[in-house]
Amino acid sequence: MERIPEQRLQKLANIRAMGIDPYPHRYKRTHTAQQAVELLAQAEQSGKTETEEVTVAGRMMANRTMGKISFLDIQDGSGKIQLFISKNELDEQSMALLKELDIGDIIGARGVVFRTRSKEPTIRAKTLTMLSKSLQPLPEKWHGLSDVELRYRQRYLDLISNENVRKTFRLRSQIVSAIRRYMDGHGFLEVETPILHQEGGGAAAKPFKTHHNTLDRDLFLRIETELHLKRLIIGGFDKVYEIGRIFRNEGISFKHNPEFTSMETYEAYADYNSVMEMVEQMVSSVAMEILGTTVVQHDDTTIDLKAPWQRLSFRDAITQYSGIDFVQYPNADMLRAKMREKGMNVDPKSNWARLVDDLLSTFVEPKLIQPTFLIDYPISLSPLAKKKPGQERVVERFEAFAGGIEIANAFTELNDPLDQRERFIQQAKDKMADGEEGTIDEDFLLAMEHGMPPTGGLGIGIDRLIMILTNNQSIREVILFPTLKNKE
RNA sequence: GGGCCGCUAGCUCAACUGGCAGAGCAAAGCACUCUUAAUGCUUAGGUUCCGAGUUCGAUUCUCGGGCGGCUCACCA
Repeated sequence: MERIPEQRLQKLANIRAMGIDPYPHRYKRTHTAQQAVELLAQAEQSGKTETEEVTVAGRMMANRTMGKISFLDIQDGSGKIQLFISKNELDEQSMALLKELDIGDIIGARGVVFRTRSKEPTIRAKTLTMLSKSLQPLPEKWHGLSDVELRYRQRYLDLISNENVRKTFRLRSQIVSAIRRYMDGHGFLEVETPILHQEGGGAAAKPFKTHHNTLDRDLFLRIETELHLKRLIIGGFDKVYEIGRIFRNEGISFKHNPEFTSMETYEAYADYNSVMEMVEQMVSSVAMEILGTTVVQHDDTTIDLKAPWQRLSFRDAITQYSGIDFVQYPNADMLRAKMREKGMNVDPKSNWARLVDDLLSTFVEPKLIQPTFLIDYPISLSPLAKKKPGQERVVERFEAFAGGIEIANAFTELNDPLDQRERFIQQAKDKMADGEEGTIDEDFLLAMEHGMPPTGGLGIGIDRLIMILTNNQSIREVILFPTLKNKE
């Protein structure tokens, strides 16, 4: 209670003393702020200067009082509208209430919509209604809230005071809806698979561990949706997708949050070429639908998401940007020596695959600003992808990059159960060499042994895609409540 | 975990080389009938993150701790 300013409590008591409930149960508004503005525009078209009476509601954001009149700004989900209050026109109770109002209070107002001398659409209020008394002051009105920690911890304040933040999250929602529409419109079935997994899962990331009390069994939060979606492909759903939360027990950075949203799609009888076309089509059509353009701002440059995107082989990209053709250095020691020669600080424990990945993330990824598909990856980086015909060490896989970050990963799915078993065994060895648990998902192998059609699969980092589409440089700017460090 | 930076009024920020801790917004009061970052006058608001040290004197310097941001490492 001590943190609540005395003056606000006093006003609350004053309002109650007037016989007014400061927290009424409901309020019938007839118009949002935006609708009220539109209503005025319609009235003006038919030669009127004001509308019939409307009722609006929102948070009071400003109070400009000059003698016998006041202008209040209220903000609702649609935007802002100004209230005009003349002491001659306001009823007695509203008049008394006005004295007890603070910026931040939620209020309702009834009156006609007209235009002030400065042409501002305005409600000429006859009555004011207290809808919720605010007991805490809002952030500074001009600079808003800029302390990054407070913005994330008290996101509601960020949303109240920063219009561009509201815009980002509104766009995020619209983009995800548009993606769903796109997938649904292309014959994909949206499904939900378990978040609680019995195994660590089919990706290399470390999982969060939890425990089921009744079963007395450890469970893991999923690090991918892949293995369950493939079971559905085996089960005969030819085109499936899932948009959902993934959890990875790893570091936090501008492009990593421990929980993030992925979309994975699987299409039977497709390969990575057709998946590539789907990705570029989907992203450019979603951008066009929601943003009205395929050209988005990125730092001080622009990115054009229009299909088709550039395709570049993984090997050529690394050779071109790093000057090292990893095929010439087929084992970890040779490659490490070459990388040291280039002045790179290389972890002596890294295996060959990790070294190659290091080359990718150091030299190539930051350069891929325009949307680009890197295609045909080394097999040792890709335990679930199918080999390219006639090649032992290359798989049919691509990753999509834009704005210097990876946004998608896809391959022609491995569907040979014996090959898959070999890859799992190798992967488990690698994990154990890193001191992690290496388990083999026998249940999944059993499913694949029943026959899985040739399939093209895809994973998209939805948060990262939103970053690109909304010109945000940090994943925390596109996640409403990002993971933060502990607070005492 | 390493490096860099930061922590001052509810919010946004000042305070020179160590010398009485300040402004704007928000709040309270007064004035004002067309403002929109309203305006003018007045008032209140502080454990300068915490603890030690140096000093006549510490927001400032030193050490330790806390919290946070960025970044590197980690991370398909």
